[in-house]
Amino acid sequence: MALAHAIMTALIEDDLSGYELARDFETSLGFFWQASHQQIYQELRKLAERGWLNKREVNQRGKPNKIVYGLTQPGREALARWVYSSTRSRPAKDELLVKLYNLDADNAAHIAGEVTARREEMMRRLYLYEKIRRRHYGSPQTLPTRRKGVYLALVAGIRQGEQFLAWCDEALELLGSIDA
Amino acid sequence: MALAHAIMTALIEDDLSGYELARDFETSLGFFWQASHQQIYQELRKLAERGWLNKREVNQRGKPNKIVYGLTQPGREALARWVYSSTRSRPAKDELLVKLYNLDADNAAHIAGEVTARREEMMRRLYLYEKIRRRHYGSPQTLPTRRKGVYLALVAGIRQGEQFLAWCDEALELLGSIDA
DNA sequence: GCTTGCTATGCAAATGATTGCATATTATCG
DNA sequence: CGATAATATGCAATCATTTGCATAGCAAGC
Repeated sequence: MALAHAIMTALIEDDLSGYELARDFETSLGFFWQASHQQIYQELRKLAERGWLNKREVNQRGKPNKIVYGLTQPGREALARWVYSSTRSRPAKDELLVKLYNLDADNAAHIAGEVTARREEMMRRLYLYEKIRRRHYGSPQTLPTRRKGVYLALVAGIRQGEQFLAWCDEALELLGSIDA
Repeated sequence: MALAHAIMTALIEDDLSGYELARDFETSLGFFWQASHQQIYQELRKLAERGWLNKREVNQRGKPNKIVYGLTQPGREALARWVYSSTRSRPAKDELLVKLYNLDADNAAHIAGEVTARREEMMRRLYLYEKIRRRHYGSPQTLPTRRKGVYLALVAGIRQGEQFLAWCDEALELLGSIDA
């Protein structure tokens, strides 16, 4: 039930609608836990039924109405308990690495192309991360406690991304040396 | 259908039984694509029905008989085609990073404990990786093409692991500075 | 007025993955 | 002989996730 807790985590400081949550899950928290809007809407309904979230409809001008969800006290308590539960880490499943096991002279160029594409995607992501870090997490020591945690997650993403770029370069070099 | 292709990939050089595959998936290829034995047995049956794998029962001494699967020619062709298909990267879902968003003075010690546990787990994994690298991938330039790909996947695992260790240290330092 | 695009929510079906069983063979140790 | 552990395969139920579709409000531009 980790998606439920990821959603509740996203609602710690702000009440959000399903649409807004889905957008946030494309950045920010979504870097560590991705979910589609279908999943999110469904989970929101379940969480509201369980009493962990409350919902209210908000009329908007120039846009369709939205349903905004917020953490209830039982929700906050459940979330706090969850932090102490045992974590199972679901490691990344990466088709690209599996494809590398199938490397041969024919497909080397194609695989190099995929590595290049992933490298560029990661560059864009890192750019975003760095922007957030500079803007909000300049001096981590002085942050309030919870923000220190968010900072650490962000740093994990940045470090991982930088490492990935370096790996891409190494991979492209070796792949480039394969005769077609 | 990536599990299917991961399994076929594992069968490129050797014919294996479901049990052996499940064991290999705990190391090696399994670092980039995990699967339980239930999933593997089911997928093997489907792949055999589709004609991408053949199966034969092997009598053993001192052990129960096993069913060994091997790639058929159509299977090899399907696998080769798959390499050219578009890759969707399913990024890691990490509960620990979500938990960090919930950091407070009360749970900081618990979270630090989880980081420490993960650090030790990664140390063990890296030890394994390095052993494999030293034994089989000492001079990557001279490897046959396919092994170069496997080497790159291994290096990705090693680099990622080393980065994770560094992050754990940074995290533990910051977490340690939080007053309970 | 029509199309396009963003905002906003949702259902239904299929696939993928986990969890909890169930069973059987053989070796080893006490 | 009985217990334990490793080998070996599988079913059934549930949960998680993806895919494809459906609908609708409102704005902006043509």
